[in-house]
Amino acid sequence: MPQISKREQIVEAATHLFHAEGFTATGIEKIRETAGVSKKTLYNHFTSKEELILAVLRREDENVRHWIMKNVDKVSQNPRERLIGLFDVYASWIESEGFGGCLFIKAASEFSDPENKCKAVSTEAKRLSKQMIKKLALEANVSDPDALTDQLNLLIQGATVQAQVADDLTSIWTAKSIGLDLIEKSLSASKS
Amino acid sequence: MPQISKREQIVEAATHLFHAEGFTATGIEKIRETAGVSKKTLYNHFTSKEELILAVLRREDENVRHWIMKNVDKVSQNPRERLIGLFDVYASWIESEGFGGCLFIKAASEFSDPENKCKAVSTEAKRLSKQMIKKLALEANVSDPDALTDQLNLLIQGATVQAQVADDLTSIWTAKSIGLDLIEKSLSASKS
DNA sequence: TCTAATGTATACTGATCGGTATATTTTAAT
DNA sequence: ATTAAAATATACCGATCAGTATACATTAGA
Repeated sequence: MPQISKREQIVEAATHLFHAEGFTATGIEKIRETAGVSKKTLYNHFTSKEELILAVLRREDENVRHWIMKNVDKVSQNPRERLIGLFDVYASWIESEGFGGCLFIKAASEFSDPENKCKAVSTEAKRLSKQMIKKLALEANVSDPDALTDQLNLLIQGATVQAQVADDLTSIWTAKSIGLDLIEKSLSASKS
Repeated sequence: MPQISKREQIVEAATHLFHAEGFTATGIEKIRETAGVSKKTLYNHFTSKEELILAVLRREDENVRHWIMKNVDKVSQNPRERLIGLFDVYASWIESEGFGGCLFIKAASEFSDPENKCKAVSTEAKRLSKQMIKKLALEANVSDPDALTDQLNLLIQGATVQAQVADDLTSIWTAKSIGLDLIEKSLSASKS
């Protein structure tokens, strides 16, 4: 048994290529070559290119959320500080060397048909990452968790797309600044 | 002289197809067919597919900014109301029937190489639309136009990507609500 | 009316696309 | 050691890719 399974090699290679060159523009042959795997092996693990894309997106979803929460855990055990710390975690993602943007924004951009499965998985990934924010908001016992979640999520998505499209890596700090105010307001209102 | 130039027909057809199916996935032949034009005519006007994409993005940039400002003009002549009205104009865009998302986010997603011209044009388009916000902020005589511009732009970009990826058309109202507070704060601070 | 530009239709290029087929070799559990 | 699964390399499929070439038709200004 190899330390890294063939399947994992393929998904890993595909993830990098999709990030760098796009989903449609990246050919199966290039993925195969990068993964160091034969074409038959690739098609043993994935019945089609779409299935591979879906596997990449699902793994990315889990990886990203796991990475975010792992780093939130590092920040603090205090619920209020964890909620605020979310912005710092996203900042360290955006400012990280290999930052290539959000793969779900990219997928939803390339596959905008609402019936498309890749689009659907990307939309679902965004729903789950928002759910993650809500969990932190609830634990912080804020006055209106749903409204605050909408707000913080909006700020984070805005900062992400700014980094990705406008080459602006500072928006996340603008987002944090606004977020701080909103969190403070929501917390002070819950003390009554 | 035809009412609509051949060139315009091509750009128009390409815009719709790029929106619906992506840049790479849309073939020249399909654009040619949709535009109702011969292949030679297409290559008389554009030396390559990339040139056509650039023409589409540049026209989209001008069209979108023109459309936004035209509608801001309709809202009011009062600088404060115009700044606030910006959110309503974006809301009517996002909520419009044929809303297909932001073409620059899509282009930057598909062409993420920083050296890519399509990516560069998309980044520039985002810079110009932000500049549009700054102009409105300056005319409203806010206390810190640069900071407020960063904030309002972040909110609008966040709402756009939420609509596009998360199928959430309500984020723009969350954005407006936050924006209202920020505008009020910035205006009251400038009265001193 | 002549001319030159611009259009059309169609066929073609070599390359690449996603996916399949075949035949051979490696791997790992019985 | 045997066997079956899973890997490899390679050739192939029809379709489509971006872009070019050729030959003919339309158009509009001098």
